Amino acid sequence: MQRTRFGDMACSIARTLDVIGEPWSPLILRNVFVGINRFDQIQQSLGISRKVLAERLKWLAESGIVEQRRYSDHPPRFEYALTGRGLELCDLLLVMVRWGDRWLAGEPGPPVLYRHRACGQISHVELHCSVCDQPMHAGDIDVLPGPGAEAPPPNVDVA
Amino acid sequence: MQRTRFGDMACSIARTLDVIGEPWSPLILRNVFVGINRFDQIQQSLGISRKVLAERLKWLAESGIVEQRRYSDHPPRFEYALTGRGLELCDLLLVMVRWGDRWLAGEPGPPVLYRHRACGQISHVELHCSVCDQPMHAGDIDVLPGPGAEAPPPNVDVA
DNA sequence: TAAGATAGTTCCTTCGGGGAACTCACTGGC
DNA sequence: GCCAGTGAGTTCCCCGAAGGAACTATCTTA
Repeated sequence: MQRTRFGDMACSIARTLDVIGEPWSPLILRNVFVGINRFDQIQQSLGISRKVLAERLKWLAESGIVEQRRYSDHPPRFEYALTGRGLELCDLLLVMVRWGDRWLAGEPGPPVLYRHRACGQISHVELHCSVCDQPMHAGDIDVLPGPGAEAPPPNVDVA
Repeated sequence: MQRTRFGDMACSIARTLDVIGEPWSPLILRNVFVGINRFDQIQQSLGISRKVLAERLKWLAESGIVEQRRYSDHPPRFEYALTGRGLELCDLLLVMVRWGDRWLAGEPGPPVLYRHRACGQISHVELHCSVCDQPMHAGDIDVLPGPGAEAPPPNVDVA
């Protein structure tokens, strides 16, 4: 966890970073997404310190990204599952994958492929405008102040 | 900078995190994107430590995300500009904004609005499939091993 | 000549990550 | 009954990275 908290800034990037900006968090999210969702599985898969993993899972649970589910009672055993907003956050991972595939995969090509269930094809994500449906990229936009500009940090309900 | 480097993992998420996963990096990118692109401007705007800012800018330049441009010769003065891949990386910021606006903006609403130049409307990004053009989200995909799976880390040319 | 702007660098302190060992609760095998 | 094994963490120590303030260097303007 970085020393300076970002959650109080009037910036949705900073607030999002406050939730998953710490080292390891996006990789933990990725693992839960693909079904590696128990403590020891995640730990071994990533090679992360158990201490840091415990901290991150706690924070992701408090932030409403994952939830702990008990799959055995008598030896109490847990697994982690994505919430709705957690699954939406995985969209962010798809965009990271796209950029990494394009610029960092090099000669061997992408390590992982994604098949879109709707069409059955191997593909990747593209960004479109929610209004006109045309492609929309960072270079195609103007930035304007919104209603929440300079507002005090909202009290977000996690549930 | 986190202690464990992610760049060697066979995972485009980890590799992307290696470039902009450190605390502050996405916010620095955001500032350069909106035109806050000189050292002192960025430092004051973010309240970041000058030491950390210098380290991050150096790393982002080495990674080919930004480039240092001299805008005055006699007192040597520099500003930072996005490269092509840097601008593409800003697409990631748009998705972070979308998620943060949706889940963390609360009552005051989004702090910043984005106008799509092509249609002139305030909008946000949506993810579509590059093949069939239909919406594509994390819940709509299957994950398959790709050609670069388990490959040694590629030697990426930064230029 | 002094003040101001720009772009860093250096130094010190403190906090967070890494890693290994330890705990605790239960289970299944002999 | 006893012992090893599993799952899910917790505790401990060390070291490196973040914060923050002060310092440097160069040139311009008053």
